[in-house]
Amino acid sequence: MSADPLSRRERQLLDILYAKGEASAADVQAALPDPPGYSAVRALLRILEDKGHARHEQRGTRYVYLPIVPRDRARRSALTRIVKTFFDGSAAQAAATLVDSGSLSDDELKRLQALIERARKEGR
Amino acid sequence: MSADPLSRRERQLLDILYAKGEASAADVQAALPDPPGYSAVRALLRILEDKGHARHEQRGTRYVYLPIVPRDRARRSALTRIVKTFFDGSAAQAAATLVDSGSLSDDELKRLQALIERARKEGR
DNA sequence: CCGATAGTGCTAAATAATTAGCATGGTGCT
DNA sequence: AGCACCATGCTAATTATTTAGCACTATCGG
Repeated sequence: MSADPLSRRERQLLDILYAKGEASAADVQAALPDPPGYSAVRALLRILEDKGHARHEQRGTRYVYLPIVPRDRARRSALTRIVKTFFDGSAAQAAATLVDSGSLSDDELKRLQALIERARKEGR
Repeated sequence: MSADPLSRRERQLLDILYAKGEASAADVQAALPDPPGYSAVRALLRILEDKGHARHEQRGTRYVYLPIVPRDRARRSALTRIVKTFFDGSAAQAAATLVDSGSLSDDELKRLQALIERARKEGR
């Protein structure tokens, strides 16, 4: 399925949909760095629909757009891509970089430890 | 500096440079999914240079292209982007997803534990 | 030394993306 | 009902990307 290459703007818009979960055309426009006109945004959204990356629901009088590929799956494939291009395919390296980023609270670190513990047990 | 938006192909080429470390025009072409003509590739590479994302070294008779932003930095900003758009800004979540991906060996998990241990100590 | 090969720069054509504008239809308020 | 508002669909123009082609230079082997 969809191995189609998104244009720059399309990617940008889709990312906003993922970041927000769902968004109206106006929301998307507001979230864009130097935002184009309103109808430009709408046109792009329609293209995303055509390509099968988004869909819309009628919410009252307006449309609200949502990604089609579930966030969870999109997450994984985004990570996979990064791991491949920047970490020679080593997920471990990537994880280490995240831990090293210093943005994790002690609590989060603790929970991560527990998770690893579990992974190690299952893994054997 | 460079907050310029790369086009689809440009991103693609730059990613290849990051994945390979360095590459000649021919290498890049070979690594591309449905590769365009050779001179198209060269033109793109020249554009990447203009925009300040790549540079070249003369290696014998041919050019070899390299990314300008060091891989380490590119890594982090790539991760940051993913974390923001797919994980609500939570690096911990992202790390957890990596660990859960099941692609880490026991050895890698062990080392990750040690790293977290250290992070926790420093963090206080 | 000379031809063949493999690289480069540049320019211009073709294709794709991005944008704005206009026409239309529904909703709600007075 | 009639008006103002806000949304949409579509189309066409502008602008950017992507591509191929040609002219030129250096290198290598016979």
